[in-house]
Amino acid sequence: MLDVAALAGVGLKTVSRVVNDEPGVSPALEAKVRRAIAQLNYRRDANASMLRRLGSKTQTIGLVLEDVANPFSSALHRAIEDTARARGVLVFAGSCDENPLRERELIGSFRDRRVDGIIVVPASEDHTYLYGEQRAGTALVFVDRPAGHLDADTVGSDNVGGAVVAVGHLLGHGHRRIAFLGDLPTIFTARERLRGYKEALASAGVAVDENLIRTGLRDPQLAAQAVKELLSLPNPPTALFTSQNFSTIGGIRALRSIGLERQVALLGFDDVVLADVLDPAISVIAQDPQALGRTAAELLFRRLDGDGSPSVHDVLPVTLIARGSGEISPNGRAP
Amino acid sequence: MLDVAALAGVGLKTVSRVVNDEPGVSPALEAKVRRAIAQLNYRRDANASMLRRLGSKTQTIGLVLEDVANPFSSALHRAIEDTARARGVLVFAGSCDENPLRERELIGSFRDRRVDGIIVVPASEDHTYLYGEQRAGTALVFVDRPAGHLDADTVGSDNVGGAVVAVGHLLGHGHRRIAFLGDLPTIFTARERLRGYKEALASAGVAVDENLIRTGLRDPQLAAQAVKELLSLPNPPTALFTSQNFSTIGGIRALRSIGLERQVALLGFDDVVLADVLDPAISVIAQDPQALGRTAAELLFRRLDGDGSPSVHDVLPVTLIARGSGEISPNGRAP
DNA sequence: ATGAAAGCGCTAACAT
DNA sequence: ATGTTAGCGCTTTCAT
Repeated sequence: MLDVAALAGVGLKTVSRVVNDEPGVSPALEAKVRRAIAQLNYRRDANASMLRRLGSKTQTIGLVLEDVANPFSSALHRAIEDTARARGVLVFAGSCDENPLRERELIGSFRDRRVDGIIVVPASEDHTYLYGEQRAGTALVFVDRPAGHLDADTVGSDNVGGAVVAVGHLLGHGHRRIAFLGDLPTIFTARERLRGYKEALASAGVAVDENLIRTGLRDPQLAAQAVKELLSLPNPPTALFTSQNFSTIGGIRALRSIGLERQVALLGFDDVVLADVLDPAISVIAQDPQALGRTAAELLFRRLDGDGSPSVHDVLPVTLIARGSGEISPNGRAP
Repeated sequence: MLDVAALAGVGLKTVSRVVNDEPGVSPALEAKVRRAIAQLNYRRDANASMLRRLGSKTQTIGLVLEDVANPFSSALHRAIEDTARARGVLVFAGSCDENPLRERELIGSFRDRRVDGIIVVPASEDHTYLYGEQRAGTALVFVDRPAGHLDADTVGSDNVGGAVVAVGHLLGHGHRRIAFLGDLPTIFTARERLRGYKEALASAGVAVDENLIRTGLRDPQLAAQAVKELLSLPNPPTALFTSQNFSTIGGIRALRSIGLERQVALLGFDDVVLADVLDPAISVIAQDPQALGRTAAELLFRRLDGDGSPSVHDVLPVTLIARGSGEISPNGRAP
């Protein structure tokens, strides 16, 4: 900036005024300064700028995802990016792979860079370590799962409701032996969906058979294996509620490999690419990751704009998409 | 940091030394300082730190993708994140949706934040605007597509080779009327794959029929429509080479909706989730986005470590995965 | 081994 | 309308 001032033959502050679109610069000088800026290919150092401009923002936010490469996370990421971009805010993103330690490390790095706010899909259960951060003015929004022991804004899907609808749908098609396939019980959404599953069975007067509940299925291979085991039980399930993406994919693979995809009903939580072209096409409870991300980002920015109202806990609805696989009846026939 | 010094009853520089693990601090003082740091929950401001430490790095890199939410981009992103994380480097990511203007804006924002390096999946054709940046010491790596009019490191897949293999495979199964479905011709990879398609036909002595070439298929709907049109030609193709993800998905949908998925061969460029469970399963030329990302990031960091050797242009191999759809013969029978 | 003073690139506050 | 000075949080340089 000093170079620009020298080349333009003006004072440092004049350059600063031009760069920041502050009033009080004559057109003549402004033109000179702009010419010098162009000639030197100058760009103001955002970090230095924000240093003196205390109490001001770095115009960056941090985003902690399970994995930037998984479709749910990346859809969330994109929606957040778009909302942030509209405000000239850049996004740091990181994956923590359900590792609480990594969550803390990431948030620590974000803090070192003085991000204005942080959006987290949390891996840990206890967020008291963020209390100071929050008090210091960093906006904090939790997505997909709630904060642990911390009063903070949260946006999530209606996991229990979605599971109730899913299982209710299968019950409505006559199923009584419905298996639950799910992720690690340490994950909030996995627990909630299991809760919905049990609630739906209970309200239909169907006893829960623990043999039909399989959790901890972190990848499609494990899920496929679990499905195969379930189907070789003496009294196998007639329907599968695959409560997460990997379970759904594993379930599909397993059913096809045994050739039972038309005999056993399958209903998944979360939509999957190409689910519509499979035969039978896959019925799902669809979340809306775009809406989750947008809502979370809007909430974050509202806080950054000074909204100090009590914390919000948004629950976004999910939708049942019936495509065929969830409408197979217990005798193995499509409706 | 001043607060920490005050609380610990030491000089500012002593705190700085402790924070930076510099030698020359007595264990007694160091303990005091560490206690004060813990008590105040202090974290050094990385931006301020890098300000004085001139010529030093911000430990951040920028990443310009087509869309953080598309599977190819996000796989790339993850591989880059992992490589960066191992070095304590944080990643800014942004989507430019094939918009050259947005590419420039993003890179401009990165520059404002003084990122150490930038990895780009370029949307524009002319990167001379980055010349100054590059000379100023910002490492620059292009992925998936080359730089335009700029001497810079590049990592990409073997697009021509992959297309030659794909079309050769279809020719080998007896096809002579092979359609090409592709993305916008403004996109480098789309052009390269078309070039491979034509080369393969030429070397087999098959004349190119321009009626069988459809480009500009930005989404599955457009691709599906194109396939339907192709199949209602008086002399329709017996095989489809869908040279990009969206084209493949659209092609699959179109074939199923007409009920021709067992009569018309389909071979896609880029793998798709669930391609293996479809019936017939989808044959593809698979790229390795993880390897692309890792290679690009390693190249970037090698440059940041001072490697000044001539620019590198890596071409990574692709693999044909035969699953069924690409092995249907012209008379519409599986082999 | 420790710290005071200067300065990184910039903006706030205060001149002129 | 323009420039000067101080200072943001930190590291460097140079004393002690």
